[in-house]
Amino acid sequence: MVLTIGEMGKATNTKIETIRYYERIGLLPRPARKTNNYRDYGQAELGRLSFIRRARDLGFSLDQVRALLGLSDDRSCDCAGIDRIAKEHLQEVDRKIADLQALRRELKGVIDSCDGGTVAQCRIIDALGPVRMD
Amino acid sequence: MVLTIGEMGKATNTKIETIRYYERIGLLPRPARKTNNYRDYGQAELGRLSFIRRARDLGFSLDQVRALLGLSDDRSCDCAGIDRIAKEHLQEVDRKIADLQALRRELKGVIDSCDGGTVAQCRIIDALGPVRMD
DNA sequence: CTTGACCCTGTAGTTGCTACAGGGACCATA
DNA sequence: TATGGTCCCTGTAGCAACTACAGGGTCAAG
Repeated sequence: MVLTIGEMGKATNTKIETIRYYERIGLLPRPARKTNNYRDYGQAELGRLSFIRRARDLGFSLDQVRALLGLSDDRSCDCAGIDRIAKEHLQEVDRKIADLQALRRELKGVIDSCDGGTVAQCRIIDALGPVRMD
Repeated sequence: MVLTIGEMGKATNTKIETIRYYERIGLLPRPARKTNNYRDYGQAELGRLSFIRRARDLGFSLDQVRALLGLSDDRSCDCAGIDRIAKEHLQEVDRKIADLQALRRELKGVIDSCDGGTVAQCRIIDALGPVRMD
């Protein structure tokens, strides 16, 4: 035995039911079974599950996660398609990084003004405010 | 009139139904109504909605968004509470930035190897792989 | 005065989990 | 060897966060 479903869950902070759900919808492969019918996972599945969970945590939908996993799974070297998908996701990733950095600045501001005991006007909403169209 | 619900939706890439949903659960205030009963929004609501949408896109739950908005709404200067919440979110934001930067590197790698036409092994999964516990 | 694009209030459906219910497997120990 | 605790199994039903649609009113343009 390498990994039980419970160990997978602990390692990736995922509920057992969620892992079975990912299997049902085809995001995780059906694992080998032990003689007692328990699921039997290896390091590859652990990596895949970790990727899914962290990508989900970053706000990607399951369909987007499927596409990202496809980049990894695809052995056909359909470079045009892969390139397009990767570039779309790269754009989105860059946007998210910028948003998070803006949010980070504002959180820092809140924390610093709290430390100083000042009644600073909180501008946290402005960090992720609407795009100005002058 | 300042903004209709449809204009709010376009400006923040949000479905009209979703805006009404946020109002129903109390994330957005009940806006003023015009004589014809149409919702009538101002810049403040637009900013708030933009914040909600972008925070959601970054993987924060509605409850977390509520807490972040609370940092902005709170005029009580309960600095201890605000400080704690802000610090928790700052930690999470930093983790997400790190994950996105790792994912970014791997996407760049995929794109570059596609450009070069090489059949590079795709390690995109490894970017968000499990935490090593040697 | 009608046609199309908006808005209104419902309610029901979808996605992505999450929580049981009901049952079997395994293992320590009394 | 029996009994308790902790795992695992397959369902199915519920919850969060939307999303779509039905049935209807508003309004500017032609």
